[in-house]
Formats: sequence, structure tokens, C-alpha cells
Amino acid sequence: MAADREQFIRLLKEKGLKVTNQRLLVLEAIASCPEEHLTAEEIYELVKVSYPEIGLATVYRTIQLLNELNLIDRINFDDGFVRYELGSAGGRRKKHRHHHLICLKCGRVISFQEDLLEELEAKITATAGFHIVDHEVKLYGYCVECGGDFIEEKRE
Amino acid sequence: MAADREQFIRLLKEKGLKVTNQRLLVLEAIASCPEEHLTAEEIYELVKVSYPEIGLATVYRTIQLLNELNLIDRINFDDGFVRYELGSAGGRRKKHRHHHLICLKCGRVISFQEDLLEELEAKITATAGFHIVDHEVKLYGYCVECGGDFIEEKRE
DNA sequence: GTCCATGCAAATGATTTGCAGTATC
DNA sequence: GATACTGCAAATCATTTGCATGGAC
Repeated sequence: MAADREQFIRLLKEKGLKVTNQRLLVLEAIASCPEEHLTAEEIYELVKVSYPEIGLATVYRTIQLLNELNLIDRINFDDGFVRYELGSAGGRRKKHRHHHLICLKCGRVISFQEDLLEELEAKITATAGFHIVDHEVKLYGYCVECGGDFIEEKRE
Repeated sequence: MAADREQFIRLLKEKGLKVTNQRLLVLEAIASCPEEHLTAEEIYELVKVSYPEIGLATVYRTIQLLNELNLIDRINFDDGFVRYELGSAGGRRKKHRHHHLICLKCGRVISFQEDLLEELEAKITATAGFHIVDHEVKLYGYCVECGGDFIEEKRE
């Protein structure tokens, strides 16, 4: 939505930062791929389509800014790239980031949004004095195409 | 325990790999810090105490081997280092890795072992055809020293 | 003796940074 | 017009790799 864009512009102005084409285009690129988990390089390539002069360093700097403003979240699938996706806090009031199913065979990543651990968080806060504000869950397994359905039968 | 060591030696022999001092010392270093989440550099420094000739590259290569053998697990706290800890599958039959409470203020990491998501895993396997075999959970918040206890009162 | 493993130094590759020119406010 | 932003190239820094030597079996 353009909601992210408007919020970004507002936040930039609030902080005395400048609203530039490059910044808007980086956010737009990320927002245009809500199902993807983009690397800096991928975002760079996307923005270059409509703005070929942009530099990779600018993309990195903008990503950092967007992350500080909580407009995007970082995710790490341990494949050597840090990835980014539209933030869970983006405008709306959802407080938790969403989670990921990761296929161990083909590497496919499926996102899902669900508050998995509310109860557990409350319990830990009460017993350990550790006040939890967010959680991140990665589930590893095998997707349907990679044998998720019937792998059980093949074992033992 | 020395159980890890024996298992390591057995696995090396099974695969026609050589049992070297360096390999045993790297595993020993990790096993000697069960509460820590060591970086490659930290492991290197630990091993150097008893074996100063070891090279950092050997540590990296051994870590990779240990990880492939499932004797250690990788964890990433997004601070620029990959970290390692004794594997959840190490000898015993625990199938899930353990989880982490991460303090957003001081960075302290507390591990805990608990099967959090058995039910959820079963549900997703049944409905999405995605067969889950492991999960990783990171909980973010504030530890007791950093105001975990009373931060609730300070907010609005 | 044969290979595999090691140590060193050089290479890699994602991300960061310095700086002079450029655009926003 | 001042100041922040950009693009480029050079710098960083964790990790990997090539290669000749050394060690395990």
C-alpha cells in the first residue's frame, strides 16, 4: 500500500531527513514483492529498472534507515545474505513479525503470520523476569513438492 | 561429556577421515563452554591456549565438519558472527535444537530447552503438507538487569 | 608410502565508508 | 545557499580457498 510510503515520508520529515527519489524507490521495490525475502542486491536490481543511476551503497544505506524506522524487518536464512521484508509494525498495530517455514531440500521459504507464542511469552515473563516483546520462529522441514506429504512413510 | 568426543572419533573413522589433535581440540573447546555461543574466532583463541600452532582456517574447516556431522549447531544473532554450540542431536536422542532469549538492551543471550511447538508442527504438517522436522525460536525482550521486571509499569 | 589435513597467505564477497559532486529544503 | 544525500571507488572483515608441507594410517 501507499500507506508505507506516506508514513516513510512523514518519518523522514520529522527527523529532518530528505525525501529523495532513491529512498522512495527502495521502499517501493520492497513493498512490491510482499511474498519475497529480498537481498540488498535484489533490491538494487529492482530499483535500477526505473532508476539506473542508483548505487548499491545507497541501497544499503536506505535499507539501514528503513530498518531503523521499523518499516522493514531483517531476516537471515544463513545462506550468506541478509534479507528484508516489509515490517510487521508497518503502519498497522501488529506487534510481532511473521514467521517462516523453510524447506530443507529446495530452500523454498513460506511465510505465515500467526501469534504462536503469546502464552509462552507470558509464562517466561512471569517466571524468569525476562520481559519479551517479540519473537521469531523458523520451522524447518520438507515442502509438499519435496516429499513433505509422504516422507513419513518412507522412514524406518 | 566425553561422549561427544567418542562419537566424533567414531564418525571420523567411519568416513575414512583422520583423527587429528586439532579436530579433537576444536570439539573440546566448544564442549567446554556449554553456556556460551562461540564464534570461530573465540574457538580459535580457546584452542590456541593448548595448541598455539593451530590456524584459523583449520578451525573454520573443523567447525564445518562438526556441523555436517550434526555435532554442533549454528546460531546467528545478526551481530556479524556465526556462532556455534554443542548440537542438540549430540549422542542423545533429542531431536530439536534449543532456543534463545535475547536481551535487546545488553545483548545477553539465555538458552532454554523446551519443546515449544510440537502441537503447531503437527497442525502445519496436517494442513499444509509441509513436513516439519525442526524449529528454531528466538525471543526478544529485556532481561532482569535491563528492566525486564518493571518495564511494564514505565510504559504509558 | 599414500592421502588427507594443516598452516599460511591470498582470494572472496557482502557490506561499509571517505569524499567530492549533487539535490533537497 | 546550507546541509544532507548520492555515486563511485576504496576499505573492511568474516569466511573460504590454493598450495606446499606435515601427519595419520
